[in-house]
Amino acid sequence: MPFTTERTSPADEGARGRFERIYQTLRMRICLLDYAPGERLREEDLAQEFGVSRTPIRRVLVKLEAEGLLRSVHGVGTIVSDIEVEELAQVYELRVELAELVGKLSPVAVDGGLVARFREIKERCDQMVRKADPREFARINMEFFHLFNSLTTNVPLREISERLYYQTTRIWLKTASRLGGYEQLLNNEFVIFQREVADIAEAVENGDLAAASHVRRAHIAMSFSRIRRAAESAGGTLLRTAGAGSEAARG
Amino acid sequence: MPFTTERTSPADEGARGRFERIYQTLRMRICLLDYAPGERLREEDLAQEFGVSRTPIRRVLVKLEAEGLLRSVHGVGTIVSDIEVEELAQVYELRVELAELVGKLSPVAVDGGLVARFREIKERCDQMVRKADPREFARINMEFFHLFNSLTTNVPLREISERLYYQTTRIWLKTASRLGGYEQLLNNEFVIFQREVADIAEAVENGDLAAASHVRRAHIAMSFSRIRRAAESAGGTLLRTAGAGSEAARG
DNA sequence: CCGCGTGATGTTGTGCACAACAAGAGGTGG
DNA sequence: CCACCTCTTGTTGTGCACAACATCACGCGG
Repeated sequence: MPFTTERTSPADEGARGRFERIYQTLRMRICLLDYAPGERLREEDLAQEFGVSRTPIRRVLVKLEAEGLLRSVHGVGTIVSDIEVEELAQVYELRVELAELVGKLSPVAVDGGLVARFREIKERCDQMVRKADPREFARINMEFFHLFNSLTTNVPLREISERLYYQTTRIWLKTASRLGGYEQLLNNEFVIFQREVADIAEAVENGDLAAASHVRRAHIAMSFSRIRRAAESAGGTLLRTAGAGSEAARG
Repeated sequence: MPFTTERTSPADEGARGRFERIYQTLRMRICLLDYAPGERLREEDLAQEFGVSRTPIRRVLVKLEAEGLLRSVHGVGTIVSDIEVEELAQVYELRVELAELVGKLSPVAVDGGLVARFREIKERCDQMVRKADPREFARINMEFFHLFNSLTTNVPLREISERLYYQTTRIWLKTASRLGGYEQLLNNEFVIFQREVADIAEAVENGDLAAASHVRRAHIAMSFSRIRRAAESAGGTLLRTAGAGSEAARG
């Protein structure tokens, strides 16, 4: 995790550090479906959990809202954003292009450390496939994304790719998990991701970042194709409704 | 009437409308150099001007900070972001690619209304050249950007292009205005922009959005080339220091 | 004359109480 | 029995006082 590099001890963190910590934590929770799309967050609860008042919490929520992950409505609550399949298609359409740009715009010089990091994540990916834990899968997927993103030195491109990643990955995870009852689709995603990591790692070892970005581009496009197909086969309501299933199961 | 779809009438605007109004106002001021890069803003002054307390102002500032236009430092102030020429190069590098994507990703269907809007802005552009008012130039440039951006229906692409535009256009304007003492560079930008609008308007009339985006791409790239050249000829300090220009021109 | 600690001053960050607002429960008249 | 109105409840938005922090001027000692 490139984010949790807490050089400052938990005790003497200033206002800036506290803000960053809460922000990263909430974003991770949204991305890992700890907060499901459509779920309502209460500022008071968050304030109590992090040991602060509502004021700094609101700061974080405003930023997350600016990134499209939340939506605050006066008198109602703060709601985790859901996303329609048409809108998701647009985001993926753009992500595909940005992935290719990572290999074209200001690519980094490949050194031993970079290759080692790709090999290391490939190893962990191979081990992870046996466990088949969705949460761990999501975490490695995120880590791999950041590693791939570091192949360009173009800061705006990195920031925008990251923002779009966080907008979409939770929807992808939700779709895969929802159909995980068969455990076939999710396992399928595991294997495909394993291949993607292996291919890109090899391309990076060869110093061919353009090839790496093309592989990445293709996988992102195919990933959304699978999502769309799964959504359509589920009757199209998959990506819209959030938690009506468990409510109906109450008895 | 549970609906709150009020047209944001000036009198009874709700909390949401007030937030949006202040946000747009401040962003426009930053973009039009009413607040110069490096300038320090005081929350108390803004609160007094808009007739509210510091709290809603801070909401707006947090959002503007998330977009990279501001930077708040505890105990110091909120400072309008400046940008180094290397960083500016990265943003332009990305803007160039995104401009081309506007013509490729989900292009809109060209109808009479769209053509009319391009013609109308071309007319106003031709009239504006005679006056040579930098502020009016910046405003039409912004308007034309939004019009060009509306050529795609891809919402994330529009949002990101807009964000990058607001990050860079003020620096471009600053560079052109700073060298406006000769009044040649600024006038040059006027004429070039006029040609760009004419070319793109014609491409749109022909329904060839790909051509329009290629023209746009070329002009964005050339625009940055001119900025870089101007910055280098000014000794490289142009884009970094705020008020040293007049001192350097002395003697 | 210079380096340095120390307090004054101004700014953003935080906590808390209250206002504005939306949604649902419950009563009431038809 | 139903439609509608009102009140209650819970949430986000706002205002204000104070704390945390950075900067700079001033004075002191060397």
